Amino acid sequence: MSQKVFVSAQEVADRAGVSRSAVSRTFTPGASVSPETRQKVVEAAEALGYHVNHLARGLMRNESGIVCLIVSDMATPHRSGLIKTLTQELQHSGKIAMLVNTDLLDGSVDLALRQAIRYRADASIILSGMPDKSITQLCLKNGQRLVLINCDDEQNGPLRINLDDEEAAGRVVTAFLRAGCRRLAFANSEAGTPSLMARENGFVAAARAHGLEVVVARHGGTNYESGRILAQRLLTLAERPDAVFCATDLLACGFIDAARHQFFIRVPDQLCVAGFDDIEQASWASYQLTTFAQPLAAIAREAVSWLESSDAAKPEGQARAIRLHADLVWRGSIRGG
Amino acid sequence: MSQKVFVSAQEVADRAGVSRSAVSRTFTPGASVSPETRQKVVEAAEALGYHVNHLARGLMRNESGIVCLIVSDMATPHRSGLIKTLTQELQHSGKIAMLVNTDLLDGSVDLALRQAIRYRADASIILSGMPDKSITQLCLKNGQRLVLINCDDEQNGPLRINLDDEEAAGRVVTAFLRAGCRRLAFANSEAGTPSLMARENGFVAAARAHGLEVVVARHGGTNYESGRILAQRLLTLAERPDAVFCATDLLACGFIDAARHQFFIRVPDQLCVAGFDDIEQASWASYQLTTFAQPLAAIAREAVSWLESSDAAKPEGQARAIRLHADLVWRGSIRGG
DNA sequence: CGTCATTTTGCAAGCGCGTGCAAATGCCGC
DNA sequence: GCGGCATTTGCACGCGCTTGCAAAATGACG
Repeated sequence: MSQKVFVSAQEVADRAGVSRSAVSRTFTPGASVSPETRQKVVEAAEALGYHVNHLARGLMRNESGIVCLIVSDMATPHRSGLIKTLTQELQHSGKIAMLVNTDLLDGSVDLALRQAIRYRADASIILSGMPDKSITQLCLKNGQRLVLINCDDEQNGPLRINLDDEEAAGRVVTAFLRAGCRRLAFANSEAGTPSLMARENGFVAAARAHGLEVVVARHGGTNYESGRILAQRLLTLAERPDAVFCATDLLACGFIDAARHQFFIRVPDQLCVAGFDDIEQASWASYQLTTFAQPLAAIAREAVSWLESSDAAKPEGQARAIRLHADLVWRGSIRGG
Repeated sequence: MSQKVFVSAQEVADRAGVSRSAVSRTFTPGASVSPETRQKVVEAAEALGYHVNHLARGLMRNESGIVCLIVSDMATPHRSGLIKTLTQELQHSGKIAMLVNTDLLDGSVDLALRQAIRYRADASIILSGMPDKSITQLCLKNGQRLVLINCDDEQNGPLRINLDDEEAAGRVVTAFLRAGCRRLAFANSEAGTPSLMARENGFVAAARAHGLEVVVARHGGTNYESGRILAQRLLTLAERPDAVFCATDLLACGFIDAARHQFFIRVPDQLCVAGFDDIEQASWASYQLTTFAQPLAAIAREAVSWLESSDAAKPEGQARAIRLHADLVWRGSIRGG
């Protein structure tokens, strides 16, 4: 490493003929600096190519401006969309996103949170997986904010953002019944995360309220391939379902493709399908999937604004749980509508 | 902010009955510490919940361990796949990824690079957009490594990773000819990035070498919707193409969907299609797209290993340009094969 | 037991920055 | 011109860490 790469505030001060504090104050919003001093400093900084060292600033302020995004399956359409929206929102409020991938091994969420602590991230946002309770406690004890998106847990402290999954599931039942469907099925992954289970349970309960039993099938991860396999399982049943609610759009795409290309079943004529997430592919001509839109923008806004607010005061115990509404996007995979 | 949240090395030292240096050395690989001292320190650190402050460490070492990923359209299948692979590879070598989104406004790549400098990132990896030359110079002057992926530029200093786009385009021509196609078309976005243009130019040149002219159409961004529009333009031509090479899988998906659902053209019977990237959707039953696989793993490995190597010695002028091979993945969108 | 080479340890300086405090400056009315 | 006040400036300390250097501890050997 070369040693004299970065320009320090001292050098700027020397060039501008002021003290180093003046330089520091110039780049600190709300600090007391006369206009002429500021001008001199800004000019010198520009000339020298000076950039405030956020590492050092973070050290002093005890506030790094870093927010850690902890996520698995980040190449998935829904996840990447959420990441995108979050980073935008974070940048918008002057923070920066650190990305930690937890696909590698299990228990790596914990490892990731440790990493976040090392870099003194102001907060961690967990998009997936359920962190161990002990670890979240460690985070909170270290002054980190914690946001859990779609991975509800009863623990206290972090902000939890979830959707009204059960209610959405109820609307699907209504839509299916209106389309004249009677043999309902639910296609789920084996992941068993709270939001997926909420959709399943909500669907089963709502159907039962109308006197219908639901065939539930679960398989593998939340991806396209699982959707295909679930279709093979459900569409070969003696009593073939005429409507299926897939826990996820990705599952739905796989399901539809298998139904169409393997069993030559027409959607929605012979089979109604609903999904969840409203990923981009749901709108593609080959799928035209009726699904629920994840309110990405709202999620990001809630998360970031909570971080901003709790920056000022830190009401330790005042944990919040936010429940957002998922809009139903009508396309062509359910008759009627 | 509460003031006493983090455990410092001093506290660990006190508890372990050693000096602060001993603590520091314990967590510095390769430092001289006796086994028993190390043990005492580790125990005390564990008990107190101590984590090395990477901000402070970065300040001293002049090396933060942060690598900045600068990317637009990050929710796109190909981009998100690359991000995923890169973060994994970075974590694997003890570094951490910082994510900067450049979708917001133009010239925001420059803004992003400034952000990277502020956090004293050891390096920046640019996945999209062409940074201004002055800004890349600023980065290099500030001791940052720079990696440009698929956005070749003649500038010196950074590592440039690209694919053999022209050669790949040549193979498409061969495949199309073997399938008996004669009226070739190329569907491109208006983005005009070097890699897209290389595919276009390579395709046109290779066709010409076989005595064929190519109809080239360009529209909008590199996405599904543009693919549909390009299909509407190319498939209504008097001399309708019987083979089209789409610069990107996303374009190809849109193209195929329009061809199939709007013009009732069968792929590959009446129209051969090739794409580029091998995004997950290319393998879906509705597309079965023959395409070129981006060697994501190789790209990530090259980038990260270069960062590691140039960590040690910094041969300023020794810029490297790497050209990787894109494997052709045969599926069903070209006859024969 | 003394001498010297080797390892381990502590001291202290310094990385680049923010900020409390006191000194300096400017301004106003008398 | 001068006291009183508000604003600006500089000094110096500390944030948590690494590391060169010298002192202390350890071990080997005659």
